Amino acid sequence: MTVTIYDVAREANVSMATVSRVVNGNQNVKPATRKKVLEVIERLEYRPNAVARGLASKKTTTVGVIIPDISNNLYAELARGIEDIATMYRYNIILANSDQNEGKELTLLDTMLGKQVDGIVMMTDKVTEKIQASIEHSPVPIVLAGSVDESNEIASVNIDYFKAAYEAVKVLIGNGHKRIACVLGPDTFTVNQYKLDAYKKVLEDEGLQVDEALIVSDEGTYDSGITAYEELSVLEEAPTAFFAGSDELAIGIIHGAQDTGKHVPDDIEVISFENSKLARMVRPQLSSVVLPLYDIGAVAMRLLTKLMNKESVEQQSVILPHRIEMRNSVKR
Amino acid sequence: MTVTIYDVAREANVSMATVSRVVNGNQNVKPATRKKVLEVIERLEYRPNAVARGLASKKTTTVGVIIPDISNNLYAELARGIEDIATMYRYNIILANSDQNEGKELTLLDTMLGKQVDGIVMMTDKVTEKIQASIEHSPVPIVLAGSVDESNEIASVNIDYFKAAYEAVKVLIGNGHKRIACVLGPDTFTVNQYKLDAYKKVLEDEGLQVDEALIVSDEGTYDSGITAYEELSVLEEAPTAFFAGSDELAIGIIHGAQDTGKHVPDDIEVISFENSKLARMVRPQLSSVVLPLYDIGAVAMRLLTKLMNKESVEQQSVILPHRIEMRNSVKR
DNA sequence: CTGAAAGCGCTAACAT
DNA sequence: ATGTTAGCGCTTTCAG
Repeated sequence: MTVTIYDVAREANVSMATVSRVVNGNQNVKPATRKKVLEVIERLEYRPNAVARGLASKKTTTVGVIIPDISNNLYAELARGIEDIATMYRYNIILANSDQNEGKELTLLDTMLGKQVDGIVMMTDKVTEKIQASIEHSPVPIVLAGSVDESNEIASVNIDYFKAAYEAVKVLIGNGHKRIACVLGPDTFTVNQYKLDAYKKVLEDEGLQVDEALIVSDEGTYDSGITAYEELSVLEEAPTAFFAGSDELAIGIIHGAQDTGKHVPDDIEVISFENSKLARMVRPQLSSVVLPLYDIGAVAMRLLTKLMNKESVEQQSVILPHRIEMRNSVKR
Repeated sequence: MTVTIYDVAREANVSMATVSRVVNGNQNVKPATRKKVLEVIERLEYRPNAVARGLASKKTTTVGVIIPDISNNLYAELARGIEDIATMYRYNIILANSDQNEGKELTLLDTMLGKQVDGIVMMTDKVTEKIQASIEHSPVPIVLAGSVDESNEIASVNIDYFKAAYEAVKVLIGNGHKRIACVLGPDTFTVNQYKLDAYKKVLEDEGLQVDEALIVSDEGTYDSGITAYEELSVLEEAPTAFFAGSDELAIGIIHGAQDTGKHVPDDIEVISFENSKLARMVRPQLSSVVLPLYDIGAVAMRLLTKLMNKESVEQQSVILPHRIEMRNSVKR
């Protein structure tokens, strides 16, 4: 029923090998025969079977992408970067959500390897030992995108989270704040650990007291931002500035403040970490560390293509530059 | 190097057929042999090659998903619904972005069919003739998610956009507004056409004048929402209420108003169409038609599984229920 | 309950 | 420049 390479060969009076050659752009084909074959292909609407091709060549031109949750804007942005570069290099993508669950991650790795992907880009908020072991065991290259591998054994693409957070908090300190809150997402995420470390470090470096009461680590959602503000604002010595781990958190904090009549940035200042599309969609607009998600995804995928081609790469773990976009949630 | 079914067979002293049977859960295997085989599989870390399996069985247990842009929250939500149900039925997903470009959509369909996907879920803002033809030509089932097929020939899952929009505008009319603006995304999107038609229809039905000057169709972004407000607000008879085609648009309109000192909903009222996570992340929070994106994706995928199993389906084009979530951008 | 054997549709030597 | 042939790793009759 479906037309195969044999059908084309027969109709064009050539061998299947020749058809294969023209399909694969092999130059060793006389222009005339090529033309003839191409015509038959068109006429028969022949479409090469990628599965058969994959079995024979041991390459599927598809890569796996494992991310926590595609409906989360942050990961979606990353996925888009991955996909664009994948497309550019003619790879397709098998996308799966892990919900940040180690068991699922492990299963997904296995499933994808079973599907013979040529490589994998993975995004995980915590590289556990098992994950690390699985990755190192993998028959195909795997690169981490926006995910910190503390062992530094796995190829990865990130920014310098510690430095970025350090700078962000320093902006607040520079504006004269002494009581700065640190509101982050789950402390199980390695990145949040880095942000927290940086927060503590600047405070120390600048001679400020670290007050654990000003540190909140929760879900990282909009609502938890509001809640964090509410809890922090009733402290005896309430914070006058907030370092938020994400834009949603920052917006929650701002709305929490505004809902009780406070003014941002006059009464309190907020600096965020992400700079998603949302950063401009609040009043005041967010000052935020720019997390180049798209680029991280794109560079990760690019790195993967090199690894899949067995090209030598100078740098297994690449660190992209970052900057802070100043808007109006912080005075200038 | 990689361990195959033969290796397992040899080590377990059975034929490959038997190994195949245990791997596929075929009951015709003596428990003892099954156990033996399983042990060898474990010991050798045998992982079935899905590509070979796909070639032999003509089933890949993977489905294609074509969406305009995964980094757009709306489509991402849909994709998540698709993926969850796909996972539930043990399918993997090949995800690709079309950027709403007909050429890419056509190419993607072809690529995915070449990869022998068992089915496809597609999201497109306009089902062109070529797309329709391609879909009807497809050797595997294809279902549209949140995409209107005006020919009604293709399986699809949607809500009743016309009715939903009609009701939304009616809320505004019910609040006494005579000058209601209609701000939509690209008029090339079929859905937007429906919203516009509904808008005009209610106005007529309620004896109100349709003023083309109050109708804006643009990119559908946050910025275009602001721009739309700015342009509309300087009209001689400026609108007192806005029907926005999306949450971003609605937020843009609200901020446009607030930036010039207007108060929502006292000075102007806004009703939106989407009810994304953003709807609660503005002040005032958005009243909005709830577009059940996740469900649309999930139901579309579920429908696809039935089609792939050649089960009979009562309804090729399913319409999900909708409702309006009332919050504070509209008075009550 | 188990094995033998014939493909699935294509790539990749190897010939010619 | 083109054809022949042997797999790729597995599913699936068909026997027994």
